[in-house]
Amino acid sequence: MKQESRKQEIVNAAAILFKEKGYSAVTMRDLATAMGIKAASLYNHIQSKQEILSTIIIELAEEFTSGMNQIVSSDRSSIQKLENIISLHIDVTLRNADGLASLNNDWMHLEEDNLLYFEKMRQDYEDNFRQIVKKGVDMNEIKSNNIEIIVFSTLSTLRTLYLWYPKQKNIDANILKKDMISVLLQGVV
Amino acid sequence: MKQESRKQEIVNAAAILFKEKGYSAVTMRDLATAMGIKAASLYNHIQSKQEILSTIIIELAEEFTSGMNQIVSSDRSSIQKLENIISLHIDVTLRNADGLASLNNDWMHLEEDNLLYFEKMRQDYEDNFRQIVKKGVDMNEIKSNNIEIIVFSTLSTLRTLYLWYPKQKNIDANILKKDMISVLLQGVV
DNA sequence: GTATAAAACTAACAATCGTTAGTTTTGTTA
DNA sequence: TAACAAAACTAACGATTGTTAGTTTTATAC
Repeated sequence: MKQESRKQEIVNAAAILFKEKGYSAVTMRDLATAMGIKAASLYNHIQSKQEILSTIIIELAEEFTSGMNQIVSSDRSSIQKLENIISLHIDVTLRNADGLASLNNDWMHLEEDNLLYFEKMRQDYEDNFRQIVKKGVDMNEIKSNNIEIIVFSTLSTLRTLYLWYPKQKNIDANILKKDMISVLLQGVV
Repeated sequence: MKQESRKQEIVNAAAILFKEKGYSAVTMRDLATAMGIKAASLYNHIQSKQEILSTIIIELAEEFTSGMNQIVSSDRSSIQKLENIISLHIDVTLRNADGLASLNNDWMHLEEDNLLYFEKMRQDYEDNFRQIVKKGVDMNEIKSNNIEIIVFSTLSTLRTLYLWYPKQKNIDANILKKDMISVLLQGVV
């Protein structure tokens, strides 16, 4: 449908602006200017500013949830599962780095049902991640330093990829995955 | 001075609100309500909303800059310098986790001189960090995976500490430092 | 070329924003 | 208790916010 594509253009433009200044600081007039139209014209394609935000965030969150569910239900080793998670984050980041800024920084501006839905997905994601690490420790695949710190540090890095990746030039996804796995799992010393 | 202390109360309350919703989404009336007074009364103690933000951010940025300068000019090994940087981040985070949310997420709402000043401090900080890693690779103290990825992943984790630390209960700073050094430098496998 | 739908426009709304001016209350010191 | 300063208040301002209503332009199909 044509309206779908025009809506997507608006959502994409919004994601870029949200990344630069955050959801609350971007006005509908800012967004309209970026699209080359007037603010009121946006409402031929979207229902509200809030709808733009939830479109950006929920879609990405479901992508992560779906990817994580596949990894969890696979019969790979814990280390391989962690590698798959790293790969998942890189894939999503390459595809939609702008949107990830909103997911990371503006999720709290979601309203009601979408906020609850997002928070549940994020909680489940972290729980799955933690369980994989825990299993890895039990199986002696992972050094049992501090599980919480491993989960936190790995997830912090993966969640910040959206900021770092666009600054790298011509970086190959597969090389990036290898290097990231090496640094995050084998360490630097 | 008494006014100084009342101003600091306002700044501290603002930091908590900024952490929850971001600078742009927090109104002066929100802040006044949190302080138990009316919005106009805030202006007996502060000059503007912007002044609150710059007070929070610039002070923290200068703390990091000062700490980094000391580490750079010390004659320790690269690994020891990295350990000192980890320690610096943990110290600052324990002292002012709320303010770090603004530093990480709302620095772009600084105006003019303060924005330029902040951006320079951040750039210098990253450059110093990168130089330390580079030296470590040259001296064979650090595996030469990908220097940029090492800088990025380590800094990502340290910058996200402000979100993670408050959720941990009764965590000892020194144990945290040891564990963090272990995970970030020795890896998890 | 006329009809229809998509997508832009102008104009304006009620609400809320940061902030100011002027006034009153509170607390301290002589 | 008189004097003074600190810190609160009420009331309001001009600007900006997201959004709506109604209208006009643009593109597509017959």
